[in-house]
Amino acid sequence: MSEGMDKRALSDLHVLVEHVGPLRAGEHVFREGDPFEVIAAVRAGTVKTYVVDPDGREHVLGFHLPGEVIGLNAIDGEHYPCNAVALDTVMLCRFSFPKISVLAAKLPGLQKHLFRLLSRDIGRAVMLAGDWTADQRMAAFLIGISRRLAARGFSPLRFQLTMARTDIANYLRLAPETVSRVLKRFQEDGLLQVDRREVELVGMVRLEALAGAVLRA
Amino acid sequence: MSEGMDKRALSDLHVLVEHVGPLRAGEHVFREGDPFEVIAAVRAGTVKTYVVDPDGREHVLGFHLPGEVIGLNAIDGEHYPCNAVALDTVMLCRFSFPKISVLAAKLPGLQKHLFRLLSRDIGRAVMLAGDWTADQRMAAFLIGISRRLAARGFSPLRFQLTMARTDIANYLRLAPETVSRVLKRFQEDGLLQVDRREVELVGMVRLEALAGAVLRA
DNA sequence: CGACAAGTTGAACTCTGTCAATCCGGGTGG
DNA sequence: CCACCCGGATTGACAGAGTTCAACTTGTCG
Repeated sequence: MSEGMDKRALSDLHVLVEHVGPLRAGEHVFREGDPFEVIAAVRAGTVKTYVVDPDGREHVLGFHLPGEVIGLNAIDGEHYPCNAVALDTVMLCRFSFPKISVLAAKLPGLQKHLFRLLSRDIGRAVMLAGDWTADQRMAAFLIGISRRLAARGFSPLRFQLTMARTDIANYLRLAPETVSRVLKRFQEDGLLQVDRREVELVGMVRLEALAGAVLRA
Repeated sequence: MSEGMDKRALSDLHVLVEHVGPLRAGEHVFREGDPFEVIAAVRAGTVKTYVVDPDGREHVLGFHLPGEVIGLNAIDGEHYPCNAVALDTVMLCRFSFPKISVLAAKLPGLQKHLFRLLSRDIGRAVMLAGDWTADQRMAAFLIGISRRLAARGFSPLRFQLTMARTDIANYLRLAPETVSRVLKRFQEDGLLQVDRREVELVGMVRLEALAGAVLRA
């Protein structure tokens, strides 16, 4: 495959991008059951994905930071398998999926990249599977966000928790009260400073030690 | 695609099957890191798959009964990602994976079947992800085995637990003591009879009610 | 018979969830 | 400008499920 072909394919890609936003907190990007047409990359803000089970309980699947892609888990179906909602002011790029997939067939690099994005989501599910303590879960959660922000050029030490405590609790499978208490204790132990939704990680070494087993699994 | 082609492909399949066994309890089918060459179908006995984490702790991934396939989760790599060991006397069929995958390209039915086998394993992981009680986990575990045995023509009501209590506990993320106590209580409550590794499910209705939420998830 | 591994039992303890009360900040409306 | 609300967050008291540790039993196999 020639260099030139890659370049032409990439310019094709550029054409089929649609910029969307800003979305306000609470607005949905897509809802469960919507026909699967596009995948979207978050450019700014945070998107929460979740499902509602038969008993009406919400289950948070994940949080998507700038630079991350949502909608990929619809890849094997005709409909989105979950809801995606903006947690704050969100900017998106939407990619027509049919066009992307045609392109992926021509561009092995893109294909590989899509698979990597998929497997990343799966890997994140591992954290929830293990029987980790509340401390380990919270530490892994914070370190995860920190690293993802760092990868996009944001400060890995000081950032906003854009999601509600109840969302964090739901995602980590803890009670909201436990989230509160763990954060408080982390602060008392000098692992971090927290004020409302603003956090500053102070004891990265100890935090990573706590999260270590979770992240390695 | 013609009928004739399917038939020829199936006869190809027959040629590349290699019967293996019997393996004794404790003998490995493959080990983590071994080059991925074959997938295997269990013909008789039980195979346990597991990994050993950096701290030396064993994690049981699953139990594979007659009629079930092992090695599929190596599909995206060059090496097996886990160990597989016989729990009792085991008979296997081994399939060369390179040959299988060539064949799968020709046979859409086979391709689809492989995907279904894969997604079944993923679905099973769901049970471990949720924060279910020990009772729910145990009930779901027993019902799961019962159904899988039934699908292969074995008795769904009376069967052997071929794995040790510690393996069950490890798999369900419980302490071995808890497994003992739950089984004892299930017996006292008339849900089952258990003697050593022999179980008889008596209260299927109530067992399924317990497992319901887990199995539906 | 004796030794060893697997399993069971009991008791204490720990973690986390639940419930209820309270706090806090941001809007709103008077 | 201030009093009032309201939802999210925090805090405390408590209970329950499950783990841990240690002792004990049982079965198996040499």
